[in-house]
Amino acid sequence: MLRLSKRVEYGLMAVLHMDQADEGAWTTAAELAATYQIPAELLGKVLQALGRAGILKSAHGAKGGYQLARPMDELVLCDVLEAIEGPFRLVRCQEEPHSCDQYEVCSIREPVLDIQQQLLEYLGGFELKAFRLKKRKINKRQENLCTTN
Amino acid sequence: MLRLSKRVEYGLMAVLHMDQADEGAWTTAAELAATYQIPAELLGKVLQALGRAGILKSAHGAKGGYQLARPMDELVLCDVLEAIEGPFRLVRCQEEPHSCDQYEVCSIREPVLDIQQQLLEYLGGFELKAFRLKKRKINKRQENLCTTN
DNA sequence: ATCAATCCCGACCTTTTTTGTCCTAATTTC
DNA sequence: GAAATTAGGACAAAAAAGGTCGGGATTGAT
Repeated sequence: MLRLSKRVEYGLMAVLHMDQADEGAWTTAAELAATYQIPAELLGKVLQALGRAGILKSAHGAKGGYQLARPMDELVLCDVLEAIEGPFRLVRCQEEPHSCDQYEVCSIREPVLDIQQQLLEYLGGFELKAFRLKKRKINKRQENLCTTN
Repeated sequence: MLRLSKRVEYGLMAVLHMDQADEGAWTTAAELAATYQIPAELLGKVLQALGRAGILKSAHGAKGGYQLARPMDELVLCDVLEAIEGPFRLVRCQEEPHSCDQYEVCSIREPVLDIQQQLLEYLGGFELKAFRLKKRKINKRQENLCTTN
């Protein structure tokens, strides 16, 4: 269905939240869960995945929590996506050929892989800093209106 | 998981097959199912969906079957995708706001919708005729090699 | 040293989605 | 009328996603 998973949504909210937190502050999973009404254990796993991927730093113990390992400006949608769901694949046959009953007779594998490749590059263009800017978006709309007129 | 569904894969194979069939010939679901080892009833539904979307024409009865309603050159990936799965949506909250527990506190809705919009336009650029051309793809690879060197 | 807050992570359950099957029409050709 | 075919509803099975639970490890505070 080509839909963003809840886990990716949670991850995006978390990253955005930490971007807007005070410099050097630690955000806890519980705090995020409460703020965004996300099941805490599930959010925990998402944050762990982001940690393993090097997007977040984590600190154990009381006064611990998470913070961005790098500024959000250096992140793109795809980073969060792949951190949480693993490598982006439009089809499964790439890694598990025998999981597909049509593998031997498939007529679309190559072109689809081609598309996957292009899409992956395109996804690399969505910068997370765009999630920050509400004002610029309004400007953008006005620009669009102008070009449409 | 952002993966193409089996049904879309089947739809693509079917369209490609009919593109390569003789002009005006009718292809039956059973024939396609046998050729590509696809469960016949399921393929049937996919073809029906493509029919409803105006991508295929169908003919009942013996000697019936399916054929392209328009040349494949005029089709893009997105046409098949949306014919089979309905409108492309990265998130569900657009059509069913109350299906999302985070709706009221969501911090990413607008930017995600923005991305969805861009992605949709980008998907409109994948022409199905690219599925036909194996030779051009080889040339393309060589070009890439040249520019990389 | 203990305790509470916190991250880590595996096991598991539940719900939703996807995939596949079955069966019964309706339509067309012969 | 019989055979081949599309149309489509109902449902079962499998897979994926979403969510819960519980135990362990680490850290800071008392």
